[in-house]
Amino acid sequence: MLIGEYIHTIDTKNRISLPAKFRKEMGKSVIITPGLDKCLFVFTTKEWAKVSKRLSDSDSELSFLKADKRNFNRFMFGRAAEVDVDSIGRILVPDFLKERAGLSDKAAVIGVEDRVEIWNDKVWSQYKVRVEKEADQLAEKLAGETKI
Amino acid sequence: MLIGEYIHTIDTKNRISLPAKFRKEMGKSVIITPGLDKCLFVFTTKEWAKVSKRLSDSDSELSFLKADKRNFNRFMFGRAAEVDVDSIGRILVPDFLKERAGLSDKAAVIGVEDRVEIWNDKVWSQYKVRVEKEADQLAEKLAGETKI
DNA sequence: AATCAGGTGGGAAGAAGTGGGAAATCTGTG
DNA sequence: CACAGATTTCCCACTTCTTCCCACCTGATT
Repeated sequence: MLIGEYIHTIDTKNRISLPAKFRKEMGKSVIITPGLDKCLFVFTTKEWAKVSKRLSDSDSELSFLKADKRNFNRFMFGRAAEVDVDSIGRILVPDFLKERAGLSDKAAVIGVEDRVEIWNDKVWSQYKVRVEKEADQLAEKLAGETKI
Repeated sequence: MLIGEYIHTIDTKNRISLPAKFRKEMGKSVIITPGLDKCLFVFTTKEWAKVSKRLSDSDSELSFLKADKRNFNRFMFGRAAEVDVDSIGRILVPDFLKERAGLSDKAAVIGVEDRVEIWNDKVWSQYKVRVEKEADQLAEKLAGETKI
């Protein structure tokens, strides 16, 4: 299972190291896609096969006849990239994905159960603050309800 | 599987490079047709065989009225072209298709699972913006139950 | 303090993308 | 029917980008 948070640099060649602890699980090549909240998702090829299968429901219809499906597939596949992991565990982030996630030189690499997420480090820390506040509020609310 | 986005140039002779990552799968010749949403579809000969079979099956899943179906098939078949991939991975875009897709010197080449799409690069980036909202919803779905 | 592992940086070889010229083919005309 | 001009096809060359490999740095461990 992939867990933990790491701050790594994206170098001038758009390379970023996968944390050493993730490498064994990630294998020799991975799939990067745009994810939720302006981050990027990194899947193992195995996990990707599952995800794409689950999402592109395999009815017998030609995949391009329905507009919804075209839009969906273009998003799923057109904006994904299969990238190799180099000999020392780095991956290359394609320009169009780097741009989409607003990545600069420092990025947060997060293990989330069965995938890895890559965030702009500032956006990530803001996100954490926000979630934490919400958690506090949620706790307050829960406490309030149980009062009396 | 064909995935990813590449910006390539269409030169003065109407040639465009297929991304290196697509070449193995694309083979020595491909079928290029007018696509839906102002782009062009490029199929492998194998994939095209499937598509054309589906389109010509009398009991196909197409729920079109007959006249509609005839028209659609004329659209797909009548303006399809088989083009060779040259020795270094380029294809020649027929003038009438180039014109139809509004292609100028820069084009986006998109891998969409089992086909390739060619877009005017500006139209493609506009399209991306337009579906971004939908895309976020799709990402929600993609994140699924593993969401933070 | 030395060693080791993880992370970062950069140079060089190779591949990919682009452009253009020469050969081959086609077209229309004398 | 031959020929000139135009168009297409094939091939080669240049340039840029990518990939591979090695070296260095930093921090942790023994």
